[in-house]
Amino acid sequence: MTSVAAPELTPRARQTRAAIVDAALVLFRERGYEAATMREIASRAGVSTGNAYYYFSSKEELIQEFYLIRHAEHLAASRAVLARETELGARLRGTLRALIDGLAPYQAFAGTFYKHAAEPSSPLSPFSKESSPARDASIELFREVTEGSSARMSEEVRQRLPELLWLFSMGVILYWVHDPSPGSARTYHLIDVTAPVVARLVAVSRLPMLRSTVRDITRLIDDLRA
Amino acid sequence: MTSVAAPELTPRARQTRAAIVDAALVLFRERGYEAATMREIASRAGVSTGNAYYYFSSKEELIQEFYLIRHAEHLAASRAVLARETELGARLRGTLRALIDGLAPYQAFAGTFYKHAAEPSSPLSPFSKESSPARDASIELFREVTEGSSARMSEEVRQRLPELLWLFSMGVILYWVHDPSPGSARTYHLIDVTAPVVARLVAVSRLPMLRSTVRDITRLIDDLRA
DNA sequence: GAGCACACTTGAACGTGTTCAGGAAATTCT
DNA sequence: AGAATTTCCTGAACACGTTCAAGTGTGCTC
Repeated sequence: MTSVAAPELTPRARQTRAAIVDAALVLFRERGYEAATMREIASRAGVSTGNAYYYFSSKEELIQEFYLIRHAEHLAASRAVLARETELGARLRGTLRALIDGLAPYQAFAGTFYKHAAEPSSPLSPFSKESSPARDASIELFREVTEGSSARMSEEVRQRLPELLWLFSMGVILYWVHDPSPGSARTYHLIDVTAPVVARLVAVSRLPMLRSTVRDITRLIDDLRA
Repeated sequence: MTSVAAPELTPRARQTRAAIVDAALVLFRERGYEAATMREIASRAGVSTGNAYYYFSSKEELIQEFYLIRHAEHLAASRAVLARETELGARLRGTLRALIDGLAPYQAFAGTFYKHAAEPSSPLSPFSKESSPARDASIELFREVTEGSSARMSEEVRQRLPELLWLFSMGVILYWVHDPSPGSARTYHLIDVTAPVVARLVAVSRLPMLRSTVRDITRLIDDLRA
């Protein structure tokens, strides 16, 4: 578990930064977000409390780091499925299952993480136009899910699908956060049921009969995002 | 602006409680949630800091009170539309517009409020089965939206519709929270566009052709809620 | 290599939400 | 009415996230 992005920093500083991130993630996992204090994170990283704030302007910013690392691991975990499957439904299903697989150790307190996504100020907000590295990277993965598939779709659908799939994945996470079933069985079931439906919808969107409907919907989406 | 529910308390205590709630809501509106400190809330209410915690076990619990009062005012504001309109789409549209109307003074920091709804521990959580007075009361309003309408629907739809409409209203609020357009124009547009669509879907759900589809969907919903 | 600029680091201090041992006031009991 | 009990109230104290004035080190310039 190491830091992902670390621009223009002296080697020593980079190492310090990484130590803080590592300590934070370990403590997050061990104790949860709230119970992991900045004092202990800094202490475990072998630096002063104030120093942690030199690298991260707030405790919440450490969550961004969590997202980035989670994404890197999610990406790696998705490789196998994306290399194997060509059918859109299977690719989506595999990617989402990998997402939940990786989040498992954090379920107890993932709510504390992902509730921030609902805030307008958060760069993870589904509606804000401002981008965050974590969000963009995640959408990029769903672009690969889309592009690498054998599914045929119109250009207007192809353009919007990755972001829609990402939005859908956020919904899955929201559901998972609240899922008390053992092993998150219900969430996996939700994925298994809905992934093929999404693929079917995409396939159906090519029907000439639905041309105007699809246009209406895409217009609505663009409208709401504008 | 007065407190709503206040069970088995001595008159004096009830008054104290109400004073705290009033002070809290005023400060929330004036400064936002974070900037309104418990010390100042208590001070304005004319009680000690600690005393506020006798009535509310946390600052977050004051938000519940906010929900209740907002609901009472929303209910009152919806009366007119619900008395006038019989068509489901119009009833839903009017109710949702009233909801956003009433929230207007709080938009600046409503995100801080409603992000809690995404947490599993929150009683407002859309997925948890545990009920909160605020949530139940709100669903009850959407039951009135449903029952008082001229729309015909199957029993299985009628039973589930109020909660679905409530869930939809939460989605509208989520959108509104992120809506930067002047006067929340975009949110109102969303309401105007989607309300008739919902009504149409309900109407269409009676078609024999869609019987099995509707059953599939209701089964999925029940499944996910179980 | 002396001085300098700047990146990095420190820990005490601030204001916050929350707790708690204890005190005051009301209510009930005898 | 007086005692006992419960309800209500207090303010100091705690741990937390965060800030900041002041330090330390590192590399660069001349």
